[in-house]
Amino acid sequence: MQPAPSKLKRGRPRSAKTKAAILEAAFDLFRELGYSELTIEGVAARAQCGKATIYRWWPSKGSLVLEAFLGVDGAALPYPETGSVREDFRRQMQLLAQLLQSDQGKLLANLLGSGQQDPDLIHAFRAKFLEARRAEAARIFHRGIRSGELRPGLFLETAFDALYGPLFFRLLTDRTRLTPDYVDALCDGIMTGFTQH
Amino acid sequence: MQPAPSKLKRGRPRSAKTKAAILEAAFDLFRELGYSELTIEGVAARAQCGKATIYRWWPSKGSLVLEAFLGVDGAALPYPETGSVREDFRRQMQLLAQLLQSDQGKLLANLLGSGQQDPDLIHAFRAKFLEARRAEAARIFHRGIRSGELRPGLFLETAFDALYGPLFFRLLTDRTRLTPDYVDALCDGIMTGFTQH
Amino acid sequence: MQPAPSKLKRGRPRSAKTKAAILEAAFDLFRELGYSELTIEGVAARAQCGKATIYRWWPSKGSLVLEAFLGVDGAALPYPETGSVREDFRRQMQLLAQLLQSDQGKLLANLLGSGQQDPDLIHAFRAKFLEARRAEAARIFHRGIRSGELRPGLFLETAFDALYGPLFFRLLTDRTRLTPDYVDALCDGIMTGFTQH
Amino acid sequence: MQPAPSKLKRGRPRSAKTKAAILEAAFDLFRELGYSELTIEGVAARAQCGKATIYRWWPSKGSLVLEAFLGVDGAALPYPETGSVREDFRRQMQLLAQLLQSDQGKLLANLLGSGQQDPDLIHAFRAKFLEARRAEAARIFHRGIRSGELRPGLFLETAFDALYGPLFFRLLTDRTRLTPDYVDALCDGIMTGFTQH
DNA sequence: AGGTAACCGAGACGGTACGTCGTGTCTTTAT
DNA sequence: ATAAAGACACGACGTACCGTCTCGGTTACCT
Repeated sequence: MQPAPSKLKRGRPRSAKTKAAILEAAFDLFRELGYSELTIEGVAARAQCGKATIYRWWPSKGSLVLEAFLGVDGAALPYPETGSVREDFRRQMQLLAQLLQSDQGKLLANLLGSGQQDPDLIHAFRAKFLEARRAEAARIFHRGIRSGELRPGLFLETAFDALYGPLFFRLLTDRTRLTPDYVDALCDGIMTGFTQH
Repeated sequence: MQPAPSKLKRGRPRSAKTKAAILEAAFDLFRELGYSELTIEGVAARAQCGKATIYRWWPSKGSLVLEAFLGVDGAALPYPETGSVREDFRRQMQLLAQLLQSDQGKLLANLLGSGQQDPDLIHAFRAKFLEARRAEAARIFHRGIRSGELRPGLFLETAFDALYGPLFFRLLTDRTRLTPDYVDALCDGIMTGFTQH
Repeated sequence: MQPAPSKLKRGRPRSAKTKAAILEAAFDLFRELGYSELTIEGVAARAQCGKATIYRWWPSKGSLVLEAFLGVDGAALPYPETGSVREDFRRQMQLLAQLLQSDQGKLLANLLGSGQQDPDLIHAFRAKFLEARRAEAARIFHRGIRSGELRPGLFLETAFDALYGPLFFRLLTDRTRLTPDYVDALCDGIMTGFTQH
Repeated sequence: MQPAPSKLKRGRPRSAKTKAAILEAAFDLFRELGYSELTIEGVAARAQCGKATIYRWWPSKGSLVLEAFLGVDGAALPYPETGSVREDFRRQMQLLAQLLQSDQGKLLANLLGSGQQDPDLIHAFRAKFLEARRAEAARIFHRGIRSGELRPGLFLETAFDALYGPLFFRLLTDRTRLTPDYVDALCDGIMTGFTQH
């Protein structure tokens, strides 16, 4: 009772070496030129492969660049555990702000911006990058609610956006002013609220 | 006592009709095609003008589209005054969310995204669009602080970002889910804060 | 009493079915598209075979198409025998003109034209097609000389060209005007000569 | 009562320098590589112009190459006048045979061959090259008929083909054997006719 | 009134990249 | 060994825009 092989593999198999060369070339060119200046032609030239090979495996420039980017930088930022959830978030936001101010931040901004013209790209960005961050944050939120440090009525979704939204907003509008002081003030403000009580 | 003309104007003056035709064509094509699919060639064809005329007056595609966009949509959203600053913000955020979900929101997202490749564009966006919003909000914040409704130690800058950031973040990553409920939850969360007190 | 194999044949023998499928596909595509639009890729697809199989057995596109063409159309035009050599040639030229005006004529023109870029092809065309015609004609010429109908000093080579040359010239430059009247006038003119005597 | 200018010339006029550079590059590459190996890409590169400039002015590779070829080699072969029309033709055919055996003959064969795939090309070849030859020959034929040297019932069209056809036939099938002896024998045979009289 | 300077439309120009197609070769599994 | 399948590097295709550059022609100011 063996299951029939789900797919008959015929023909020459895909070259792993070529795939790697393409992704590396795409990543390098993205870093050097930015998304809009990167061309398939250029990637093919640097990877020493034919253009058709790229078009065969990636439907769009966006999907190629995203895969190249996440393949290298998909690693999560590790949430620290200090005992205080408030402090955990503060530290996490500082780490994130640091990332966003680095060259990788510029790439992220580029990617997110380019996604506005490319539904595939923004969808992939959400699925592969943001969902991972959201899941990490959700664990901490739950811990904070269980420990009584956070309000029980808190909506995870809005809370996540309240933390990440301002950072990405700055990333896109004023990248240079994502300072540690700003991040501290932001966390404080959001945790405490704006109103008197 | 007329002021002397600051600059000697010789030659044929710029054609106001042509300028208007170009801006209108740019706006229409931006709406129809999005930023990246819009071409100078296309604008010139629709405006029935030469390409050189466009290049003479606008240094880049971004500056042209931004001028076309703000010339039509630069109008501010009027902050309501209900007595309660908290309520004022809630209503204002709802108005903004409504705007961002409309076609104009898509254009704004497009513009903000394109700015990631074009420093001129993002700078102009900040100066001409965001600063106006920031100034509007600042007035309300000050009113709330004076009235005692808001905490006196609040940083205007971070407070503004805490409100606008999540909305723009959503705009760029998940435009369809900018619902009124979401906005209410967001305002509540930010005004009250996340921690127990 | 099997004859001993003249050569040790190891491995899978060449598939006759595949060979036939390739030649048929080549002939059909040649007829449908002409020589230059015919591609090895297309032949392989229609014959349901791998491209390498074609490259293995035919050195060039020309050799493949010629084999496909002559395999189907190699049959000779039968010279009639009316008693008058002059009449024999007239009828023969009419038959040839009829052939050249048909679809096969187009293929011949195509083949002859393509040969200008492909020495192998033109050589094969001469050897497999023209030589057969030349031999047929030579028999009639000899008969005409023996019977006294033709001049004895006649050069076979030039005589053949004088008859076939104009027809092929027309084929290549003005295929539609290869009418029976033209052929009659041509034969008359050549047989009689242009000068007064 | 001046006639209105037939066409209003607007926009930048066509660059004569570029046109010349393209035709020269095309001619050189045609000579170096032959018709089928010549590419528009290559012509553009050698002429230091954009591909679009070529496509703007020539509808096909064939029309470009023909113009390049005839622009250089369109010059007629001067029919000599010896008093004897028969001798005139003999000399003319010798000149033509000489031309066809040269490099230019190869180009002509190439052009005529390529025309079998390209109706535009063959049409242009007929109109620009053959018609000129036909007109030249017609003058001599008429002279010969008037002088009584040629038969009065002679059809110009078939007579022309009877002379040129064999030469072009040889050109395409056996270029190397277009010897002076062959040409003499051909002229003799055609002038005298094949039959006894 | 005439000169002159900047404007304007049209559109040709040298380029770059697009996405597709076909080349001839190579690598796999299957016969 | 031969075959089908199909991936591969390569190169040309014909198109679309880029930003620049002539052209002929049009205002409006300044002698």
